[in-house]
Amino acid sequence: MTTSPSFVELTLASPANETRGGRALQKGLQTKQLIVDAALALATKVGLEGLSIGVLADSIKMSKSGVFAHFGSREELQISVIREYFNQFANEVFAPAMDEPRGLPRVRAMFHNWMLRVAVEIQSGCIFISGAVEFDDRPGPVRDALVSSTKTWLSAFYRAVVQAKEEGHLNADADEEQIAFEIHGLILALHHGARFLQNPASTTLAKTGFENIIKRYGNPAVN
Amino acid sequence: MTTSPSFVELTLASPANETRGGRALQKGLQTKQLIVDAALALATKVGLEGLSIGVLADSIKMSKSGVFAHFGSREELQISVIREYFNQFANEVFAPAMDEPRGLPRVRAMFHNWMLRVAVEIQSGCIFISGAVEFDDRPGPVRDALVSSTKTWLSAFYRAVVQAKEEGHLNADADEEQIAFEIHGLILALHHGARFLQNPASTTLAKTGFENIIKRYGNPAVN
DNA sequence: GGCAAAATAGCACGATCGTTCTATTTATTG
DNA sequence: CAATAAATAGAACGATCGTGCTATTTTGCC
Repeated sequence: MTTSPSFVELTLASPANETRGGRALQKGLQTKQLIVDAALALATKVGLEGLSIGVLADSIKMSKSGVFAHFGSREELQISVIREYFNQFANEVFAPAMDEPRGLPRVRAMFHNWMLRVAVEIQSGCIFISGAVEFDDRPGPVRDALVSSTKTWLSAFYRAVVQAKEEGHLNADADEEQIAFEIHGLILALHHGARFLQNPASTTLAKTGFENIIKRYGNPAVN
Repeated sequence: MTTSPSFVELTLASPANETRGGRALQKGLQTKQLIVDAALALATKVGLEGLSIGVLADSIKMSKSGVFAHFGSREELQISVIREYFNQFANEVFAPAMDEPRGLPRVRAMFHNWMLRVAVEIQSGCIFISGAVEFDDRPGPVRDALVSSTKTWLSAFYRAVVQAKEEGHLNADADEEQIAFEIHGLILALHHGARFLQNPASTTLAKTGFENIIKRYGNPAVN
């Protein structure tokens, strides 16, 4: 597991957006945000590869070239979508979990929020998961952005597991990398089961899988 | 877990190909097989959605319309590719495992072959996995073919787990559906880790994950 | 070897794609 | 309010897509 900068640090690591120096939002930046939001919504349905500038422009009643001008290339649009999703992920999965105490409670919260984000809030896939499959054989900046985002989050989760062991919530023989890998597998199986196979039992299966892992490695006195 | 016909029964359930009544192969059927092979190779790289008739035709030095005539539509080509992959999967993952004795040995063989198919034989993704992501939001006959193939295999694997419990290789409290779900998660995490993150430890992590599950549910006397 | 049928090629179609260029509208500033 | 810059629209480009139609070639059979 490679080390990487803090998850929160990266959260706003995109080129200065939103406000600049407290000055009011410029029109262009507002509509750019609006475009990215619509693009993300579209990408969760048709994938990053299926994302088309024409369809996107229609969906927000803009001209194709008007949309295009904000990014300069389709790749840059795709990367902007990845950044946006990353930020949402950080805000909705990572950040709330940081309010929980270090150790097992925080790991639990992360897993719980992760599940919600990936499958329960039905009708919107995870572009980290779909993107991983679309770009596992296509080198380039889009793949790089996806890999970097994914690794950042997986590292954050991994660190939470390490802390759980440090806090004595997991036994000394617990292999943190192994635990993170198995839990990631549960998330992927949930995504597959809920979205593709449409098996309503998937959520329960994933939760039970998580508890099984905790039971196996957990300190009974704490768990 | 829904019941479904035997995995082997379905293996050759496509419209009569190969030979007909022992007569020699017709030219058309040979080249059709050649096309499907090339299409599968292409689809494992660019996905079922990325599969283009023009590129496919070039890759085998045929005309676009010559290729097209064998299928009548792109969807039919995609479905043929799924059928071909299903057959290969049956021959290389399922069939060899059936030579192992019922119970845990067969489950082990299935998992082992599954791992090989999905990630170890590098440079060729699993179109069941990539297709699941591409088509989880696109209803239609291609999605149906993918779901049906996937469910058939997952059911076959599930049955092998049930048999392992029947044979006393797994404890009475073992939940077969839960076990199948968790092992499927390991395969998905392996695919993700090996192909997307390019983490060389993925194979070991998946194997260890499998052993962890067997240890938890396994009858120590047999395992 | 000639004949019917199957297989393949060639060409054109409408549609959509990302992108470029230029004109026009809107926003921001002095 | 005028001047300047930013934002957006419009039209057109070459490329590629799936598909249909019509010739031409190849195959299988008597």
